[in-house]
Amino acid sequence: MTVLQGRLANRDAWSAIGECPIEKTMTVLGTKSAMLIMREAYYGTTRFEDFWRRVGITKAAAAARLSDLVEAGLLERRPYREPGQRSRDEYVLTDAGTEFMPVVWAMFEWGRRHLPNRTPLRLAHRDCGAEATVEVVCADGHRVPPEELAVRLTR
Amino acid sequence: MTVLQGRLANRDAWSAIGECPIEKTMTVLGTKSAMLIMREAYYGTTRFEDFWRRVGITKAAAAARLSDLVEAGLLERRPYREPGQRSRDEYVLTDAGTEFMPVVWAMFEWGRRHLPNRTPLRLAHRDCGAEATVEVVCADGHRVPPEELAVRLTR
DNA sequence: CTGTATCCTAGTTGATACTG
DNA sequence: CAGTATCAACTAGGATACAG
Repeated sequence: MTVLQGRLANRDAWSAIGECPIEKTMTVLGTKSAMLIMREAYYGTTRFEDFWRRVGITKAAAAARLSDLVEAGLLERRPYREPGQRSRDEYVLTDAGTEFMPVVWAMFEWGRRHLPNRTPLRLAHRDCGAEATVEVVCADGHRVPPEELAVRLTR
Repeated sequence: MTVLQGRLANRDAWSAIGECPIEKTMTVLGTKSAMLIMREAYYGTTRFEDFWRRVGITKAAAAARLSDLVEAGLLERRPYREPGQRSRDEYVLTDAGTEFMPVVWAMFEWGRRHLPNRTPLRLAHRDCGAEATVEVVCADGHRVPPEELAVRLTR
C-alpha cells in the first residue's frame, strides 16, 4: 500500500497509475450549464422550459446539455402527457445523478465562503435543523481533515 | 425560513434569490486543467515543470491556469532559490485552496464509481485506515442523505 | 411547450518555437 | 528550469429564427 499524499516520489503524469477519474468527470460534466442543470434537477425542475429559464441559458444550450446528461446517466427522460397535448419528456435525476450532488454542493459551499456573493441560501440538515457542509468522511464515521486524507494505491 | 428542496413554488432564474455560488465557482475554476492542477498541488507538487508534466498539459496552459489560481487565491507564489540558480516561484496551496479539495475529491469519487475506469487509487483516512468518501454532513455530526438535505433561504 | 438550425464570439487546449 | 509567443482546432454559449 502506497500513500501518495504529501511529497511525491518519482511519478510522471497520471498515466503511470491509470486514468484519472477527476479528468473523466470534468470531460463529461465540466461545464457551467451542466452543473447548474444538476442543481435545478435536484431542486425538482423537470421540464425543458423551466431548465433554460431558471438556469438562465439558451434553449440550444439546455437541449445540448440535457442530452449530454441523459447520455451520461445522470438524468433520465420520462414521458408525460398534459391533457390535450402530445407526449413529451421530462428529465429526472437518476441515482447516479443524485450521487453527483456532493460535487455541486461542495462548489456551492466553496463559492459561498470564498467568492464575493450575497446568497441568502444555506445548506441544512432537514431533520435536525443544523447547517450542513460537504466533507470527506471515512467508513468509520470520522471526519477526515486534509492532513489525514490519504490517496492509496491498491492492488 | 423557506425550504427549496423538492418541487418549487414560483421562482424564475437564480437572479430572484441572488447570485449562485455554484456558477461563480465554475466561472473561476470550471476547467479541466484547473481541477487537475489542484489535484497535483494537493499531492505536493509545487514546481512549474512538475505541474505541466504530471497534469499532462502544455506549458502555456499550465502558466495560464497557475496564474488564474493564484489570482483566485487558491495557490500562492512562494520564491525559492536553487544553489547557483536565479530565484523562482513555487506554487503552494492556500487555505482557500485546501478548502476547495472536497470538490476535487467528490469528482474523483463520482468518476471512480460511475465512469469506466481502472484507477487503483482509493481515498482513505490515514489515521484509521478506513476508506473515505465525500458527503454532506451537518454541524451536529450526522450524515445528510439527499432526501434530508434542505437549501434554506435565510434572512 | 419542446425543441432544432444558424451565426457569432470567447475561452480552452495542443503543438511548436523561442527566451532568460 | 520557468516561462512567453503564436497558431490552429475545438467547444461552450448567447442571439435569433424557425418548426412540430
